Parts: sequence; structure tokens; C-alpha cells
Amino acid sequence: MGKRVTILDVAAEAGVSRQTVSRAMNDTDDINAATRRRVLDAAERLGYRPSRFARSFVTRDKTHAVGLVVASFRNPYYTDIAGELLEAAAARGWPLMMTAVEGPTAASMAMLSNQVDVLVGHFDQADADLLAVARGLPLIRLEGRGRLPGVHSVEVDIRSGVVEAVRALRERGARRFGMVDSAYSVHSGGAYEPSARSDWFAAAVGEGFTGLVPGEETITGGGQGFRDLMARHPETDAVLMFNDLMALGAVQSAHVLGIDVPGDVRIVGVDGLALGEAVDPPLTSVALDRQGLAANVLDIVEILAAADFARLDPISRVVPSKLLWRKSA
Amino acid sequence: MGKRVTILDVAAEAGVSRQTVSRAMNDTDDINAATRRRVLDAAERLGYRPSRFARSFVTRDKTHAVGLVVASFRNPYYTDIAGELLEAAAARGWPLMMTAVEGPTAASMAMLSNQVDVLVGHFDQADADLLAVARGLPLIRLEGRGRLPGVHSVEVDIRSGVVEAVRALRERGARRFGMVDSAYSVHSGGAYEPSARSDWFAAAVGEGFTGLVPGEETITGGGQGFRDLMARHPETDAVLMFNDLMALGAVQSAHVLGIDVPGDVRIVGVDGLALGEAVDPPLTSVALDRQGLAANVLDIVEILAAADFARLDPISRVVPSKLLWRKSA
DNA sequence: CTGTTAGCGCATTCAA
DNA sequence: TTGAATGCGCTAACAG
Repeated sequence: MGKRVTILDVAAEAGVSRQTVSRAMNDTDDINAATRRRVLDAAERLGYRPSRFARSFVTRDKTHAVGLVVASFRNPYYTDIAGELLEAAAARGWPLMMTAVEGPTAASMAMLSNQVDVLVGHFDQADADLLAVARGLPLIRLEGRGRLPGVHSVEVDIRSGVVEAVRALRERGARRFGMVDSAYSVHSGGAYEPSARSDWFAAAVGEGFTGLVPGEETITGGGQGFRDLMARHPETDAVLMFNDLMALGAVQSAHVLGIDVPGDVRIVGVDGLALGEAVDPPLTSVALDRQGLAANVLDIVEILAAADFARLDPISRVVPSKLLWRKSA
Repeated sequence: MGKRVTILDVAAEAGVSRQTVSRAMNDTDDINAATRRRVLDAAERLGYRPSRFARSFVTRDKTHAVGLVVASFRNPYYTDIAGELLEAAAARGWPLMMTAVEGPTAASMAMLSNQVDVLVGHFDQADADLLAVARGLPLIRLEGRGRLPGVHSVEVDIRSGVVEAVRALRERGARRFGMVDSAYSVHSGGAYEPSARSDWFAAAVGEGFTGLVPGEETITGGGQGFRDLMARHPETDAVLMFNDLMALGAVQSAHVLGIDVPGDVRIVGVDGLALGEAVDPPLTSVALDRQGLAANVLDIVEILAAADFARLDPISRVVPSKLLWRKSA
């Protein structure tokens, strides 16, 4: 592990000053072509590569390095959002870095915090805990609300979409509503606890709510939950699945059970994944406006950048959801 | 937009030396608790945040920053690989950065090249072109072969899996083989050109090859291609779809056409996406060993890191594919 | 426990 | 077109 080859070594090798090497490497025009060639050859010979740290240190250009903490790459919900963010960031010319965490995030965040200017993600932790591991970086919480200075957020209004979905389902003749909820809850200590989503749904439905069953947040879990629901409440003619992944499983289960969708039962998912097109019939869904989400996140980043990423009071945005009416309901 | 708050400002504000500020910020233990408090308060008051550039510059620890160029986040094929890589990198404690490119990659690569030590991706360009935009960084080509120094690669052996699939299909009684190929080809100027995958399939099948039709590399495209194939060659009883995404569409199309899978037609995809579980029947697939892929990539990174990311002669690895036998064939 | 002294490797002034 | 000086902001090594 020999010493690093520096600009000085190249300068000596080529018999020029280090500034000339710098000019050659950065391809500026105020340099003799022959000199450049000679320098470049010397650099090649020595295996010289400029230190990216020294370079970014000295140029100290304004960066907009966004660190994205992705909960899971197995779940298209997150990758769809990541893709949108990446695309939007690239369009603005900002590097976007990602890390995926499936367990405790502290280690990943510490790693990222040395590389970026701001951290974005679907964080579970409380504001204070987040701030503690963020090493002074501002945070943008996705689908949650930040209260403390330095914790900003972009919320997603699923509720209005759920309400609209119920209204639309009623219009089409649905009378008995059931839901398969997520069995997972951050706050409960293992026991199932109805999600906010299920509360909204129950409130919107009012009369005619047949039942609520929990299921794992997977395709298989959704299928299982749907079977449970239909076994306990066979009169159900409209089902809201906690998310599209689970709804995919529900549609598949309906096939197996000989239940016609949407003839016998109307199925609605949440998220609006592109994947909803993969099943027959294509999934109707309370869709998240991902582009709007991404745009809002980057707008906040822009504001933070203008303030040199100082600890500003919380900036909060809300992105409405929209009903994506396909064939399953 | 004022001048940056530096460690010196904080030192002055707190009435200590800059080294003490450094100690307080980095939370080392050789510092008096009261002093640290005072420094931290001063830092907070001034809105001080250490320059990550200066910090990484001066510590100059060995980094293993891997830059991943992802072709598309809409395609689970790439995100599954990205997830695997991310997970494997995190396990080794390396930051992994990603960028998604859906058009020309030069701009993205230039951006990334300032942030990472090595570039990894499914590159379309020729070695020489890659090297030109990589600004001296070594590259790892996924599912391709590097020939020039500095261009390493991890190839995936789909061929053996295809051959094995054909053998297994024959064993189960299949006699007439068709394939829906990808209509997309880098090298053709727009015209359809059979893929290598289709050549292997045709060679493995020999007698009994009914037809080859192109389709777009999407769920819908796969469904369309499958319909085309069955319309032209209704005697087909086994179909290889170019990839799983297209196979998802084929299975869905079969439903619509009243074709029983695998009773009437056996359908095999390629890639082994987790998504294959989403359809009924679950997809049989020539699966890519993603973990093997990720491990090999990181092994190469490790070798490169040991050589300070110099331009080494090509390192090439090959990851075998394995048949994932589910229910569609 | 705290302060002092030295760079890290580069690009950006300036002169020549 | 090239070279000499200067400093970016920080931490490591040593001193006190």
C-alpha cells in the first residue's frame, strides 16, 4: 500500500510545476498541447488520479447531495419513489445517493451523513432520535410530519383518496365494505393495532362496514388476508386493501376462490404502483402522486441549500392522492 | 449566503482552541463534559456544521465508494440487483451511491465520478467510450465483458439455464417450442435483431422450434407478443419469454385467451424476479443468482481498492444461472 | 484534559 | 503559456 501518487509526483515526472499538471488534468485551454500530452503521459505512467476529496474540498462548490434512506428495495413502493426522486434530482443536476436499510438505520445514516447535505426517507424514529444520528444534517421525512427544527416533511394525503374511493364504490353499487389492514405497526409492541388508513376507511364507510382483518404487507399476506375476510364476512362486496402489493394477492386469491372481480367483489388498493397493471383485472388504486412528492422534496432541498443547510424551522408540504380507476373496482 | 462558519469561528465563540472544537464535534472521550457542552452550544448558536469535504480530505481513510448506474427504476430487474448490491455493500460498511439513467449516461457518470471510487452498471457503450467518460475511474460492467484495462466485469451465464430449461420442458412432455424475444437491441439501428438469448434457445431446441416473435420489454409487450405467437403458431406448447416482466404479461394473456398454464402451454421466464410469485400460476424462470452477482462485484471492488483503484487488467467473473421451477411450466 | 504545530492535495490567485 | 505563493477547513501528532 504505497504512498499516494500526488500532483507533485506527476509534476516532477513531467518536469513541470504542479499547476501545469492541474491544468492538464482539468483540460483547461491555457496550456500548450505538447505540454499537456507530456503531463498526461506522466500521469498515466504513475497511475495518478486526483484525490476527489482534495478537489471537492478546494473547489468548495455548492453541492446538493441528497441522501436517500430506502426502507426496502424488495418493495416496489419504495423503489418507485426512489426512481422518481433520482430522476428529478438528475434533471436538476444533483447527485442523489441512496442507502437501503432494513434494520436499525443509525449505522447507515452515520455512513451517509459524511457524504451528503441532507437526508431523506421514510423514517420511523421520533424527530429527536433522528436528529441525534443525523450529525447535524437536516432531514426530510416522507409521509410523516416533522415538528422539530431541522426535520422537514412531505406528507401524503391518502385520506381524501380513501374517502373518494368509498364514494365512487357506492356509486357503482357497493354496499358492504371490508378491509384488509396492515398487521404491522411501528407503535404497537407486536400486537395488531388498526392503521390510520383503516380509521379513515371506517369513518368514510359508516353504515355497511363488515369487517377488518390484518395481513402481512406482502402479496401473499394480502391474499391470505383477503381469504380470511371473505371467510368471515362473505357478504362483503367491496374491499380496500392496505396497499397495492397486498391487493395483488387479493386479486390472485379471488381467482382461486372463484370470486369474480369486480362482479362479485370490488377490490381497491392503495399506492398506484405500476405493477397494478400486472394482474387481471388491473388494479384500481388510491394513487400516490410520486412526481408531486419528488418535486416537493427537491423544492425543500433547494430552500435548505439556499440557507447552507442550516437548521431551519420545519417546512411541511402535503401532496394529495388521486384515484386511479382501472378495472378491479 | 454569508461566509461559511468554520471551526475557527466556533473556537473563538467558545473561547477554546479549534482542536477542542474538533473533539467536541467528533464526540471523542478525551474532553471535559462542561467544555464540550460549551462548544456545542457555541456551534449551535453559530449554526456551525463541519465541512464534509475538509473532513474526508484530512482523514483520508480508505474509501470503497461504489457508484451504481441504474438503467431504470421502473424495472424491478434492476432494482432487485441494486437492492442486493446495496445490502451487500452495507454489510461491508461501504457507502454505495446510485444514479439512474434512462438516456445517455455521460452526464450522470461525470457527476458520479467525483463522488465515488468505481463505477458499476449495465453499460451499453464500448469499453473505450466508457473509459473516456469515467475520468480515470475503474469500471465494472454487469452482464457484459470488459476487454480493456480498467474495465472489469461480472457476466451472467443465462445460456446454461436456458439449455437446462429446454431439457426440463421436454421431460415434462413439451414438443413445440416458441419464444417471445425482446424487440429492443442496442446494436441494431431500429430493426429487430434476434437476441443472443433466442439463439441459445433455438440451438437448444433444435427440432420442434415453432416460431420467434419480438415484443416490447414490458408486461404489456409480453402479453402482446404471446398473443402474436399463439395466433401464428397455435400448436406451440412451451414458450420462453425473454424476461419475467414479459412473462407476467404472457400469463395474464393466457388467462384472457382461455389457455391453461401449464396445461395447454408451459411458460418460462428469465430473471427469477420475486414478482413472479404475483401471478397465478407463479412463474417458472431461468433465475439470475443476484447474491452471487453482488458478491462478485464487491470482491472485484475489494481487489481494486487494494490497488488504490489503479487501472488494472480486466478482472472477469461469471455467475451461473439456476432454474427456478415454480408452477407455470 | 487542552493547546500548538503541521500538514492533507488541490485550484486559484497572482507574477513572470 | 508557465511558475510561485497562498489558503481551503479540518484532524493527527505532539506538546503542555
